[in-house]
Amino acid sequence: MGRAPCCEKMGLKKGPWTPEEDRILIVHIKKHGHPNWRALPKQAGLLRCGKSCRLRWINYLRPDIKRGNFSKEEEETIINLHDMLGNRWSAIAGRLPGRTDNEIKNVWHTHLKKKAAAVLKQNQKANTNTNNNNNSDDHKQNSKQNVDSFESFPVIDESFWTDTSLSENSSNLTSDFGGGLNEFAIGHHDYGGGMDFWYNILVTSGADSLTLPF
DNA sequence: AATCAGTACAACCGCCGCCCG
DNA sequence: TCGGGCGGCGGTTGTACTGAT
Repeated sequence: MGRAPCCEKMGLKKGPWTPEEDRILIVHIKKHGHPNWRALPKQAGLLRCGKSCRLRWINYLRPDIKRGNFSKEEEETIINLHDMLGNRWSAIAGRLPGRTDNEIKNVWHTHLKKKAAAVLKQNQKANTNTNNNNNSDDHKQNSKQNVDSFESFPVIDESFWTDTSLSENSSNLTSDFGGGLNEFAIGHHDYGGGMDFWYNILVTSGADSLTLPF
């Protein structure tokens, strides 16, 4: 028997999300968490499949998403990690707080791939010049050291966003939208550049305040 | 000003592995 | 032990944007 389609196509919307859909999803997850993605759209009143909701939340709506260009350090990290791990985007994303696997995948395919290829070519050229015992093991070893050096990164795992953390952590934390919206931080989490988005959600929702789940 | 090519990125698709009944 | 449901993942596509001609 064939596998059931990921969602019933009948009547379910596809394509770009509207601000209103975003707002509904955010409000619902803030209130109820996401114990069951498949059931979520129905409960929230969204004409989307669960996968679409999950992707939208993970890749765009989660408040810990870091927006904006990748720094040089981040790009180097991605190149090193890709060298070590291959196309394991989620594993790479786990080492880059605030970045999603989708975002990393995109940035890799758009320009880092070329960059890495250029570096590789350069290295190969250098290697043929110096010839000898260079071996890829040395290279791997160096890469591994680079990777190991990121072990201390604060990795935000999925448990951070569980229902419990959402409901408990959000209960007494309300972000202050006064003042500059371009930079804000709570504890050690830096949300630079992301507040315009949350401000828009607040405005379009018509609410007086928006409590963020962190 | 119009057109085209390249780039960026959001979103979808289908497969895979884990978990639970 | 097995099969189905589900979430997660990587590959791919579609489209908006931007710069060059």
